[in-house]
Amino acid sequence: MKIEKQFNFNKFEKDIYNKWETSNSFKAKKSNESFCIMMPPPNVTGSLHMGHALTFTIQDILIRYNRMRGKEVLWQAGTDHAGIATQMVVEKKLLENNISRNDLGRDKFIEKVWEWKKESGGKISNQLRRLGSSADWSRERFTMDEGLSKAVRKAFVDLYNDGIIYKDKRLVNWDPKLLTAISDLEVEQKEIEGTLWHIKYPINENKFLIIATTRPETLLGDSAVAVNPDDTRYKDLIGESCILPLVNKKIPIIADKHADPEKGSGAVKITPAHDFNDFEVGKRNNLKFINIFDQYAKINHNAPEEFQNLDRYEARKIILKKLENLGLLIKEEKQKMFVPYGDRSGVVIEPWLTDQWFCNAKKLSIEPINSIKTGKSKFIPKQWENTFYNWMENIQPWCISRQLWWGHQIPVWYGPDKKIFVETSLDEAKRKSKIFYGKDTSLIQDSDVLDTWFSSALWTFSTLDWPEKSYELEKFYPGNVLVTGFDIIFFWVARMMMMGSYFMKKTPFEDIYIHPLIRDEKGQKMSKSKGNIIDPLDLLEKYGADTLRFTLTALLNPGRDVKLSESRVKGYKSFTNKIWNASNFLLINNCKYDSNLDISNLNEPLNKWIISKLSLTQKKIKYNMQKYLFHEVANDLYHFIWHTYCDWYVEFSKSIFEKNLQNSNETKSVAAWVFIEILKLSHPIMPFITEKLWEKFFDDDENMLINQILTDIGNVDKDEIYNNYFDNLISIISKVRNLRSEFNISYKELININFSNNDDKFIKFLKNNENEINRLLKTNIITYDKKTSKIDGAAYLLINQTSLSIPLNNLIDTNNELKKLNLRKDIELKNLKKIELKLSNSSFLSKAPKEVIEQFEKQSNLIKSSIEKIDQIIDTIK
RNA sequence: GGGUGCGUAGCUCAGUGGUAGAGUAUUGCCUUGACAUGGCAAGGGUCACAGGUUCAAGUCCUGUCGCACCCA
Repeated sequence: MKIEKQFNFNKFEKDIYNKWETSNSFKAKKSNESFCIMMPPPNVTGSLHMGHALTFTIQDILIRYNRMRGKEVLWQAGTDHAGIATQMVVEKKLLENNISRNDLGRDKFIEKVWEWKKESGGKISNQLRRLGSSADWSRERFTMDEGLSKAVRKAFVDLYNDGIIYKDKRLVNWDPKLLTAISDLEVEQKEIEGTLWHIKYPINENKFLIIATTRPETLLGDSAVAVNPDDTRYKDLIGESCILPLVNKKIPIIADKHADPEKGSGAVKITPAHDFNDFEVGKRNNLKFINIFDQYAKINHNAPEEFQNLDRYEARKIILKKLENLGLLIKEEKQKMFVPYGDRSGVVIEPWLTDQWFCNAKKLSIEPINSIKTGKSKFIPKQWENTFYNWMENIQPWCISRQLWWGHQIPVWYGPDKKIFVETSLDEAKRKSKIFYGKDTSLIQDSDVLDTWFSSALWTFSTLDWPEKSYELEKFYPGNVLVTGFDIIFFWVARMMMMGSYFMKKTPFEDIYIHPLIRDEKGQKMSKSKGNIIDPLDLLEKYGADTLRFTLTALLNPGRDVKLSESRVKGYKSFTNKIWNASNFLLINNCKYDSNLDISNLNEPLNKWIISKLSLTQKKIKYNMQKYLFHEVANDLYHFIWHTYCDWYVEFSKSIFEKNLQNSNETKSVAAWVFIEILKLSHPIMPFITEKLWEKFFDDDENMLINQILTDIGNVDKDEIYNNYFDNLISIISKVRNLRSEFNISYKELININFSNNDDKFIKFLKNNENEINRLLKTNIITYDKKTSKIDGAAYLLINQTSLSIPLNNLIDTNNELKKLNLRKDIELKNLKKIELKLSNSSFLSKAPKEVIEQFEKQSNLIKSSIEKIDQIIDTIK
C-alpha cells in the first residue's frame, strides 16, 4: 500500500463534491423531524468573500450535523437579483462598447441583464460548492424567477388592498448619481470636517436675523425662518417676516420647537423640500415646499435664473461669494458633521421630494416584535434583541420603489385619467379596467421597480412555492434557524419576520443565530481601500476547504469578532494533516472496522478508557452544537483527536501491536472503531478529508459518510476505576519525562524505576502496563514496593499517591533532592493551610453546599496524605 | 448624546461563584516504525482600576478609565 504523508486536498475535493451532488445526498430524505435553513441569498453579482465563507461554513455545519441526526434536511439555496448592483455591472459592461442603457431601451437592456446572469450569475454558487456547501442545488432559486416574481406581485397586491402599501409624496433619500430613491439603510452617515456659515437674513433696514447653516445653497428653497417659541430674544419677531437673500422675497418668521435656542443664534432657516427635519416643520406650519433641485441635484427652474443648472456644490460657491459681496456672510467656522452617502454610489445623498411607494413598516413590525418578546423566535446571542427592538420600535415608512429597470416592476397600472389598478398581472388589470371604464382602455404600468429587499423579505416562503400550498411549504416553514451577520438584522431579518408574520401567520424561523464579523489580525474591518482583504479563494487554494472551515469554526466565539490571520489557518492545517496521518497509522497496522464489535464488552483497559473518553467527547459536542458553541465543538474535536487519541491511545496501542499480544485484535478493532466515530463527529466541520478517509475504510459508493447517522454510545464508564488509573499513568509518564528533560537524560539511556503505592490494584495495573511504560519511558528494570525504599543517587517523585524512586547515577545530589522535596512540601502545606482555613470557618461550614464542603475535605485528605508520603521519602533518604 | 460588547500569559482568546486554563509564539532536547505540517519538556498571570454583595468573586452589582461597534 502506498502511504501518502499529506492530504492532497486539491486532488480530492472536486471528486468528493461531485460524488455527493450526483448521488443526491444534498436532497431531503423523508423523516418525521425536519430541519431547514434558508440560505441568505448572496447577490447574483457577488464573489465569495470571508464573510460568506464564515456564514456558509456555519450553515453547512448545522445542515450536515442535522442530516447526520437523521432529519429531513433542506438547505434552500439561491441568489438575489441585487437591483442596483446588477444594473451597474451590466451598464458598465455596455459602456465598454459605448452603449448606454438608454440607447438600448428598457426591454433590450433587461434582455442584456438576463444574458449576463446566464453567463456570470452562477459564479457565487460554484464558489460555495468549493467551500463544501451541501445545499440542495436542485431547488436553487433566484428572486427574479417566474415563481418568485409571482409571489412578489401577490404580496404587493395583498398589502396594497390591506392599506399597508401606499403611494405618497414624501422626502426620500435620493441618489443623484444612480437616479433612484434608496432606503434609510442604504445611506451611510459619515463624519466629516464641515463648515458652518453664519448668514444675515434682513428684516428691515436696521434689523436682521442671523442663521447658521452647513448647506447655504439650499437657502434658495427656504420658506421660513424658525425660532423657538420659548426663546425670549425673538418673541417679538414671531409672525413678522424677513427677506430671503439672493431670492429677495419675504419669508415668515415662525415659532417652532425644532429651533434650538442653544445652537448658533437660535434662529434656523427652514427648507421643507430638502431636509428631513424641515419637512416636518413645514408640515406643522403649513409652509411652502419649494423643490430647487432636479434629479441630478442641479438647481432647477424654481430658483432665480442666475443659479439654474448649477451643480449643488458649484451653486454653494457662487452663493457664498454673492452673500459675501452683499455683506451678509458674517462668519464661517469649521465643524464636525455627519453627511449622508449612498453606500453603492458613494455620492452625497439628497433629501428630495418625489412620489414613491411606501410600506407601512410600523404596522408590520407589531407581530415580529411580539414573536421575539414571547420567545417564538429568539436571537442568539440574546443581546441582539435590544438592537432589534431599538430599530423596530422606531421604524419609519419603508420606501419600496426604485427608479431602476432591473427588478420587479411594480404591479400597478394607470388609466388615461391616472386611475390606479393594482393587480397581479396585466390581464387582470385590463379586466378590471374594462369593468371600470366600460371598454378596453390602454394602461401604462408604473415604471418603477421594487426594492430588492422586498423580494428577499418573502424568501422564506416564496422559495417554497408560495402562494402554492406545496409539500415543502408545509414541511419546511417555519425554518429552524437563520444564520446571518448583525449588519443584516434590519435589512433582511426584520423584514422577513414582517412578511412571514403577515402572510404565513408565523414567524419564519425559531432561532436567529447572529455570527460575528471577520476582521483582519489587527481587528480592523477588511476593506479594499485598506488593502487588508484576505481572499477565501486563495486560502482554499493554499490550505483546502477543511482547514479553512475548521479555522473559522475554531475562532468563532459568540459575541466577539473573528480576527483572522493566515498564520492561524496554517496552524490548523497541521491538524488536518494529523488526522490524515492517524489514518495512515491504522492502515499500516491493519486496523479494520468490525461491525460486530461490542464496545460494552471489552477486555483491554486501554480500549475501555478510550471509549469512555469518546463518549465524553460525544456528549460535549452534542451539547455545544445545540448551544451554537461552534468554537467549543472545534476545541472538543481538536483535543480529543490530537491529545487523547493520537498522543496517548495510539502511543499506548503501539506496544500492544508490537508484542502482537492476544488483545491486539481487540485493540485493532477499537482503534478503527473510534477513528470511524472521529470521522463522523468531524464530518460537519471537515467534510472532504473525512469523506476521503471514510472511503479507505468502506469502499462503497452507496455508503458515503455524508449519509451516515450519528449515534450516541451513551454511558460506558462501567469500569471507571480504569479511567482514573489511566489518567494516573499518564501523569506518571509526563512527570518522568519531565525529570529526563530536567537532567537532560537522553532516551538512549535506560532508567530504572521503583514504584510504591499502598493500592495493590494500582500496582497490578502498572505491572500489566509495563510494556507501555517501557516503550514511553525507555526503562530497564521496574520494581514495586509497598513503601519507598532508599536507593543511592535516586530522584524521588510523588504522583497521586504513587511514589517513584529513579536512580540516576552521578546526576543526583541527595541534598538537592531533599531541598526539592521540602519545597514541594512547603507548597502542599500552603495549599493545605488555605483549605483548612476554609474548613474551620463556621460560616463556610453552615452556608456552603454539602458537595463543596465534601470536595474540600477530600482535597484536604489528599494533600495530607501527599505530605505524609513526602515526609516518608524524606525520612528514608536523609 | 443614546445603546451594546470587550479589558485574563508576549499574541489570540476560553472560563458555568468553589485551587487560573487552551491554542499560538518563545526557549531547550529529539530524525522514534502514522505524522518534523512531528514528538518530549520549560518559562510566562496585580484576571484594567476602585468599591460593594457573598462563607467564597476573574465570574454577580455599582462606579472610573481605556478600546471597539451600532444608532442619532
